[in-house]
Amino acid sequence: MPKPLRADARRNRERILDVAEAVFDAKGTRASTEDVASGAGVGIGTVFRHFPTKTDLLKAIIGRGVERMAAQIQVLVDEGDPATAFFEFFTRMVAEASSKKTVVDLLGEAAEDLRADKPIGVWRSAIEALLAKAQDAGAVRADVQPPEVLALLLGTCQAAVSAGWDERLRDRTLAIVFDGLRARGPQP
Amino acid sequence: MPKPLRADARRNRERILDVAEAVFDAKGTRASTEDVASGAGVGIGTVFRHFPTKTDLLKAIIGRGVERMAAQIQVLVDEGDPATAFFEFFTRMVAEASSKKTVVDLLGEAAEDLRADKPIGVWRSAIEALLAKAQDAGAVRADVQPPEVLALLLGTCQAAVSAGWDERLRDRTLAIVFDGLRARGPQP
Amino acid sequence: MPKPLRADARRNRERILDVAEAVFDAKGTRASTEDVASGAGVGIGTVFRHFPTKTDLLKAIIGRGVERMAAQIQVLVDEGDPATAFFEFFTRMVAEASSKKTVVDLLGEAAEDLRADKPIGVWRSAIEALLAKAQDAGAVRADVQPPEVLALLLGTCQAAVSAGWDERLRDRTLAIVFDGLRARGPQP
Amino acid sequence: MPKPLRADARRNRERILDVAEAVFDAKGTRASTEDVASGAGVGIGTVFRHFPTKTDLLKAIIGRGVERMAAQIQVLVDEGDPATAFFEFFTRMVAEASSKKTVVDLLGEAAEDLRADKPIGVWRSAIEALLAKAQDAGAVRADVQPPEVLALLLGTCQAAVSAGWDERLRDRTLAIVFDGLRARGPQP
DNA sequence: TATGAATGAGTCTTCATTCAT
DNA sequence: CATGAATGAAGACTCATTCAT
Repeated sequence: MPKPLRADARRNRERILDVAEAVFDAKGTRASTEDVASGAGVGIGTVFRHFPTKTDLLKAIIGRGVERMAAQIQVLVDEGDPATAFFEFFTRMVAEASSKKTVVDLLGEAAEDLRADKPIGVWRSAIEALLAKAQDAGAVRADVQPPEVLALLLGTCQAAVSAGWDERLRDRTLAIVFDGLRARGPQP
Repeated sequence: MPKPLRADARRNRERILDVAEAVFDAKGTRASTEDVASGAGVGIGTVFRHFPTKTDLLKAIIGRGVERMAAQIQVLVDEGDPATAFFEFFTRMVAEASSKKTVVDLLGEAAEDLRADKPIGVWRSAIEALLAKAQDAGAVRADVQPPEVLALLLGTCQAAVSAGWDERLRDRTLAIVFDGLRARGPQP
Repeated sequence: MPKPLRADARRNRERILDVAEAVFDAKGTRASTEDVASGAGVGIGTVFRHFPTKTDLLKAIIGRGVERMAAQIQVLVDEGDPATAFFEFFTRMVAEASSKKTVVDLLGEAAEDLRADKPIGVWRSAIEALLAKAQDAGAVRADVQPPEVLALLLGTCQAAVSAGWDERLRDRTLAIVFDGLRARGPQP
Repeated sequence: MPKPLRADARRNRERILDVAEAVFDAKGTRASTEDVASGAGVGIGTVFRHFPTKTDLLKAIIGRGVERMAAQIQVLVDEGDPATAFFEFFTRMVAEASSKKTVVDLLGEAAEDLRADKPIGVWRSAIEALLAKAQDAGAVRADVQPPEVLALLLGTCQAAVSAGWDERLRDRTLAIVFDGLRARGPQP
């Protein structure tokens, strides 16, 4: 088990992570590690002590985001109204993404190793659960499968990031996707 | 008006553009200009003579793609079946994008100046025309507006690039989006 | 006079020295001080408390080796067979060196200050004694002087380290050197 | 075949090589590439254009030395007096090495890849030829084999470098080694 | 005293861009 | 016009050393 960090070190680690997330979301992952360091008010050596590689730093950021989101998802899975939880999750996800270039950047990267643990992969089972519930409740048509849901989620998140959507546009776009997903009578 | 280039110069320009497109699509925009030059069999100086900046080169690539696509769109606008042309265009677009990292990369970039002339902007009017026709034909519901169509287009293109879709997944995903867009009887 | 260390401190000092010697012999003096610290199971601060400078650490290692060897030499001087003690010493020295990159590294260093107290200097008198005895016994010819003996010793040690000699090669090489040193009838 | 460099580039390449050799011989291979660049009056980028890696630069230096020496060896092999050519070569080698830390450094390095093409390996056949001739001429005893000759050569070179021999000491040391190598009547 | 987190100068390396040939 | 050598500003990463805990 990783030995617990000293209090000051953990504080620094968090600060670095916070700043790094902000910096990368704002400038993209090409932002320099020095930017992160100075933004966090620490020497560059400190950043590299905590994250021996820029990739490690990125992974840590992703990891945090994943966990943050995973917690929310779990609540929705456990307590949400089956008919709406899925859509709420989807919406929240896209809203979250709107301000994060990191997401798009990471997906465009050559950094295959980063993609190894695709965040979405981690959520897969939770998302599948949400989807199943929604389908059972008749809120999503039955023939929709997880892969296309993930694809749509990814696509809308990325679009949200790169287009800098305003809220109204986001809602109208999601409305269309949601209509497509919703169960329906026979197509005319 | 730009002075007409000597024949060999124009040939060079085209070759550079071809190679650059291939290189950037394959390796992302971080690929070096030298890679492009050597791939094109010219000196790096030649690349910079034609495109004084890497950004200029990127812009030119985008521009070519835009024009290429615009021509196809126009054909669809002029001759296509109103009810299907719009969907065909959308599908073709996403299929095209699948192999191009350039697209995602450019959208993840800090290069705001590159975004200035968003390719999609150029197509806007053509797309609007396709959309309007489809709506007139009752193939797309009337309350859908161009911005969300562009958003969906962008999103699915990006997702296609970064997820490396296979054809089946692409079709299933688009099917959902198209269903969302399609005109329909009153929602229950 | 240096104040006597606390028992635990002295233990630490020894452990650090042991580990440092092993580490530097294995990886060369470029190995990091942190490597030494973690290998010794102490914090890096502890290493620097005992040896304020990496150079100090290196000096201490050399010093220990010198003393270790000096003791052996003294035994040979006092009790060895005059005719063979010298050769035995020489052989043992080279055998010892075989596994130690530290030796070669230190000699290649820019660290002039390290060279100040050349270990060999410390042994000089003992070596001179061994040599003199061997010469008196007629086992080494009379016109050989200490400096060239030291030079040969250094050279064979270094070669042994960098070439990774096997035992047979070492013996054959030393045989030649020893023949060169041995007393002989008039040269033809 | 590597396309011939432009005149100015070749000049630069040579200058860089000269300076690098001087710098590394003086300060050891730990000297920075920037030192080399500024010493050569070029930008650091120029050094890396010619030698994409510090290791490449080192290899090139070694290579030059090897060739330089190889030429001399060949002359000795072809035209030298069999009885003395071998000893002359040995002496010259050691004299050459005296001022070069690079040699010792490279041998003490962790840079296994550098060792791959050990210069001495390249000379092996020439040295074997010299040795064989000397043995045929009765100047070196018959049971001496190439490996120990190379070992002695390496050792004396390294010792010469790190000890900063004066000429007298070098000669006395070599005299002993040569005596050891020389053919002789039966040992008393 | 021991610890290990923080520091930051220094190293190698890449690449867009300029300019002499 | 074409060429490719030169440039130097970054950027990622290392490590001896200091200092707060």
